Amino acid sequence: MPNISEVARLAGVSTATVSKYLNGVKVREDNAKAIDAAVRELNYHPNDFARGLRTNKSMTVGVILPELDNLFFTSIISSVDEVLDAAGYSTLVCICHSDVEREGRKLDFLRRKKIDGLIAVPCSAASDFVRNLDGLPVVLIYRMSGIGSCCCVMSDNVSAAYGAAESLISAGHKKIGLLLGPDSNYTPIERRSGFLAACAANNIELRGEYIRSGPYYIESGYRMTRELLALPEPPTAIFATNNELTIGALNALSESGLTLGRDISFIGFDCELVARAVNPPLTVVVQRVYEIGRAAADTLLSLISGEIMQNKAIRIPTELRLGKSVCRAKN
Amino acid sequence: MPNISEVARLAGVSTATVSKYLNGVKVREDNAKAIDAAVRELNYHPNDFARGLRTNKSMTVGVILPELDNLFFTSIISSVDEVLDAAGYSTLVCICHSDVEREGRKLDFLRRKKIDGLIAVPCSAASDFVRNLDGLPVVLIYRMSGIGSCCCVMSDNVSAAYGAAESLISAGHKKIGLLLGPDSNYTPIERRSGFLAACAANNIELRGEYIRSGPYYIESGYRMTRELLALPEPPTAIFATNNELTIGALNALSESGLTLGRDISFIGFDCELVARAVNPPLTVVVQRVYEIGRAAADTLLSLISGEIMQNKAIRIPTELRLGKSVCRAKN
DNA sequence: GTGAAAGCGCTAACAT
DNA sequence: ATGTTAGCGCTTTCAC
Repeated sequence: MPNISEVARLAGVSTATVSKYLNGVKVREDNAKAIDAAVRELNYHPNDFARGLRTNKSMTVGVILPELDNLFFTSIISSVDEVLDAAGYSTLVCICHSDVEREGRKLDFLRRKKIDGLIAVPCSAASDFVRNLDGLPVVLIYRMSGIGSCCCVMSDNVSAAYGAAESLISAGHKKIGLLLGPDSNYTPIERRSGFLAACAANNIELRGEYIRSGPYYIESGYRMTRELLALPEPPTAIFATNNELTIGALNALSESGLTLGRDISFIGFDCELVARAVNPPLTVVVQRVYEIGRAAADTLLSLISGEIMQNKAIRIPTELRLGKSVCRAKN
Repeated sequence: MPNISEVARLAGVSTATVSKYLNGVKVREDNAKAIDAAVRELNYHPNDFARGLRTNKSMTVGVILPELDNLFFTSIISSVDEVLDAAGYSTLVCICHSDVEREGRKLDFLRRKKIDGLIAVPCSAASDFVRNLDGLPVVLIYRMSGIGSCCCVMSDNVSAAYGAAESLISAGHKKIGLLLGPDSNYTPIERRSGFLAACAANNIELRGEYIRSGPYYIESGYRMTRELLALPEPPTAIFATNNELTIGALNALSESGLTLGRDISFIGFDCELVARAVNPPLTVVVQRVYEIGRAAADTLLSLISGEIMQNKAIRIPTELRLGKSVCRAKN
């Protein structure tokens, strides 16, 4: 690999001139031409190690994600990369497999790589996560419990759940089952509260047994749905508030022999492909995943460029995509 | 950020000793202790720029993928990262949005980052891709058309399609529709040939109109399926050979009012979640995505460590996951 | 086992 | 506008 001196020699100028030219400083026309030619001839690429060692900048942004088996997370990468690439930054993606210890190691790794900023969906308590960051511009997505001074981007969970609940209520449903993620997470809390707010606004008092929480697994959605269906007075509609829970619920509903949109109403969450593939197509709450990623990237760029935007929480609205899985309540 | 000299000073040794100790060379017990203490006290992390500048190694492996909106690709990252992380390597993921020019830029980027190896699902013609690599250890996944001297890992597409076809044939189907990806790609060619081999082995002569190719889009699967169903003598079974085509086919089949596994038989590809979510559950060919990733990572590690394994093409078998979408042919 | 010192390739301060 | 040069933090001879 050629270095800057060889380019300089071939072009008949000093390394300083080459460096400046390559970094956008004006040089004499003939020198510019000579440098261009030399670069091409030698197939020269600046050494990022040397440059980074000198500048302590990397033009690189880190992304830490808990998993990759989920279109929610992967869409974030896609859109974040889109925005950052356009701004000249490259993206360094790390997956921590929902393991706090590995998350820490990945963060170390990224810091050693001198990332200029970080976008993360933390799997550790967000407050712990932020504590280890001293000064690094960061935007958090999705899980904001207990964060003081950090920019976050997330779906507007409250109104997402409110809207879904209201559409069921306006179809006459009063006995609605709610499938939530783990109680310990922030998102389920928000979705529950939006749901309950819609019920309260319509004077519907929900039995506690209709509201179920469990881990974000298909099996858990399956189990909770079976439990709901086995109640003496089962709900006439079910709202699953997450991707896996939706799939699990569908499994249980298929088994039950009930026909969606006729015998029972159902609203899912995310699962766009599944929603389109099943019969009848599902009504689902869809998160604007690409917008979330773009907003996170834009915010990070502002942060990197020195803007101060403390504690800014950006909410991205969701969309209620209508399928045919909701029908009027029978009674 | 503290540097190695500060650690050395605090520990009362030279920078050379610190460096050696941190890189696994034996030092005196008391020095080791002192260095450990100093590292902890200063919260020292080696500067990867300086280290890389010196060693010209990065302990980093690049991954280039065309997209991220597909569990096939994301599972690759997951499993590759798993293996490499265990070997002390970190993974640098790039997405090129199926854009050849961007693919080239990402490759440049990775080379400047001095990656020690590369795993890629190239979206350019693989032969062009490999040409720009001079010497960098590389493992290609998935698209191997026209590659001479490069390790590849991919599903055993021929027997995957053969098996699916045979299971339809043994259920009595003779009129089978086949949905393929674009003719220009390598994978559809393999899947077609496996399918046709099974037909030939069972003396089934298939009309050309039953075999359709189109881009990897849901809409294309939808359209091709509608075309099949509109034939004067429509097929009694359909085999979709890719994720998107499967979803599209399901859309069209739902619309048609035909019940899967009763009025028409269907086998899909990948789509594990969808397969479980629809009613009846789908019979699908499932790629062992994690094994593909692991095999690629293992192969790359061998390559990096200097083993020569020219032109090695690793085939990972697929699995036919039985659902209830296949029934005996009526006639 | 240890330390002194050179040098990886680049940028930026300074002099011209 | 251009060139000279110091030095970023590390590893690695080489001498002890």
